Amino acid sequence: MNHHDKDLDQVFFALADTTRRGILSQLINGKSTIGKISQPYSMSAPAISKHLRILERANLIKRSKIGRQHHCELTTAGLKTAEDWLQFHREFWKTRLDALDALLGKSDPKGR
Amino acid sequence: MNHHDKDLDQVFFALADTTRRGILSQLINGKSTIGKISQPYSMSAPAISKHLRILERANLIKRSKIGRQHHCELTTAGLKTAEDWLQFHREFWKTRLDALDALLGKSDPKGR
DNA sequence: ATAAAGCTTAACCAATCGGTTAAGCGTTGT
DNA sequence: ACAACGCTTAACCGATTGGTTAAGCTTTAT
Repeated sequence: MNHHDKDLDQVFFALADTTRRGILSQLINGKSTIGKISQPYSMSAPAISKHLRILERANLIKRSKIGRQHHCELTTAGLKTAEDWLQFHREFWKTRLDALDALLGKSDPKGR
Repeated sequence: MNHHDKDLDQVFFALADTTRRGILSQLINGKSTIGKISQPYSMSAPAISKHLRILERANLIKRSKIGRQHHCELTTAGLKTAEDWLQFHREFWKTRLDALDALLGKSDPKGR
């Protein structure tokens, strides 16, 4: 398993949880404190803290401290890793499906 | 947690494993028997069978039987689910980052 | 100086994961 | 008829997950 595989494992793993995806959705609106982030969830602070660590490990967010408040904001690296894998695969995949359609004589292979 | 969340959980979970991603990569070359699929892996047949069930549950592949051979092929639904989520989020995200760049007076907000 | 706020770390728990071996089941070859 | 093939299901195992509570640590407020 090479370096890239581990990155992909961590990113997809991080995204495979509703709470973590919810946190990312929140952060689209900009940097936020951890207190605010946890507000919608009926979950203890340590639980949120763990989710954030997983998102951080996957390079989906980064954290910073101002006074006693900890802040989180989005990072592009993680999402790019995931998107690259998906797009690469879906492109090849689609090509094959188009070829199959052509072979079967379908009328509009592009119009799927 | 709504229906869509469960779908996303299952797709991202399925993709968060090197073996399972490897299987998908193989299947880009077209439909294949399960025997052939397991060949590159030093893993028992039941282990592969489990991975395939997880990929199936996520609508990433579908299985069929011809005689005593079981075949697998790719499906578009699962990958589309994942890509839609990612693209939606990266779009919003990028917009915000561009806005931030503009605010900071960077020269080429599109050229990232 | 002390208390409270805002979070993290540590220790623990049940449930799930990724693998195993053993057994089963339909299909094919002899 | 029966053995081998191709794969799945069942039962089991240690490790990891997602949550908990209790304790700790730094910063702010009184």
